[in-house]
Amino acid sequence: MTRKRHAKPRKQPLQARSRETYAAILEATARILEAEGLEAANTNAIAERAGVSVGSLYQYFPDKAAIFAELIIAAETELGDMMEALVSSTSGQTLEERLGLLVHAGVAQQMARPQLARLLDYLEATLPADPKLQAADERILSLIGRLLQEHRDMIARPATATTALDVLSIVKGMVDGASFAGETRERQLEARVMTALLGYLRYS
Amino acid sequence: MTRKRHAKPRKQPLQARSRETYAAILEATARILEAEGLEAANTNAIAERAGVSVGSLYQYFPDKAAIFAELIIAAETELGDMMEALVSSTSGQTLEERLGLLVHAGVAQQMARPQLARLLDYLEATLPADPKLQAADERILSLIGRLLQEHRDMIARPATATTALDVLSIVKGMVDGASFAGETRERQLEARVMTALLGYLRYS
DNA sequence: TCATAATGTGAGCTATTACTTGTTTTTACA
DNA sequence: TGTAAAAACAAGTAATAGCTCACATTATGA
Repeated sequence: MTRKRHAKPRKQPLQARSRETYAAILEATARILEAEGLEAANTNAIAERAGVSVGSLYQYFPDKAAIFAELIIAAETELGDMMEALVSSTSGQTLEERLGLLVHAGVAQQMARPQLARLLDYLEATLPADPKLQAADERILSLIGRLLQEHRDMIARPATATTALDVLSIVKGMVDGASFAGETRERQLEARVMTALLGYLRYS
Repeated sequence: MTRKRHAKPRKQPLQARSRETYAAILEATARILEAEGLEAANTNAIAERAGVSVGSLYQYFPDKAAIFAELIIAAETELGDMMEALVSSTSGQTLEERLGLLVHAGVAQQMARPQLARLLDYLEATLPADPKLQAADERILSLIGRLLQEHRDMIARPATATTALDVLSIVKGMVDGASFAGETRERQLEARVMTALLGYLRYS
């Protein structure tokens, strides 16, 4: 709760041992967040769950917010990597096929740990601005933008950043809503998301 | 942070003076939430901003979560009232016209205080289950469901609870995304939301 | 083998939190 | 005007938070 702006860069994990500690802290945080919520995710609890001491935690993260930020960056990097691979390897296919693959990847990731996904989304909006975080975010938007651009003759919307953001927002919104309501049938949800996206993009 | 489950019903505000205190506490909480975020919204700060003492705060709310819950209920009741009036008074009009009115009301409410709207959405998902809160929620969904039902021959989707939830999720998602990105042109946003909704509902 | 660097520890400090309680002030109304 | 109920007050309490620091342990490599 203390509002310090120290942002000291901490140690980088060099040896295998410390890399494990680092990863354990991130995973412990994710587990607490998804199982017990934001309030339960305090640094003492995180350290305990990770099986390390608080001191170790603060050797790799300048403050609690940095742990959250790193979690978001990791999730977005993972999604971004998958999306980039998909977009790059399917340039001959139709918009519908390619969008289907992206939606499949996105829905799967968000539904794998829905509580966590919702919380990270919320945290992203409240965390102090972090250039790395913003970059990971923009990468995803620009991949969607690239797809729209490549199929711009098939859609009734301009292939702009706004349209890309709308696409992402629709996916996130629908998955959030569905998981909150207890929906678990991923394929059906994917199909509905596809309907919404294609309906938005194709018809004016 | 203390996890008590007392849920004592507190005093009801009877006199004009206490009704003002009650309202001041709610408004102070909303202002702090939207300007400084969830962490800053502690009971001492809320009381101070409201110009009352902490003791007074706890005369009307059993705990901090109850203040948040009341804020959500108030917002959803307001939206529900507007929606109900619109749905009831436009039974002769087209789906497009009626949906446009609902979207206008919903977008306006969420864009009036976007930070607050996002936070309340998040809080709703984490607060202890409250029947009143759930009722307010279901009322909005059932109004959307009623509209879908009345125009079921105009849409390609089943007029089910799932479809109603999808509609609500698309609106919330798009407005959240847009306001997070700094979008302020409400009419344009509304138009895009309408495109997405009609695209989703009309085309399979 | 030993010195140095890397990593890990956890008691404990300080600040802050949610909430209580004993008391005082204000209001309603007989 | 007097009095009982309603409302408001705010000092205080116990718990807990984030984070530091002096020290211990483990690894590296010459």
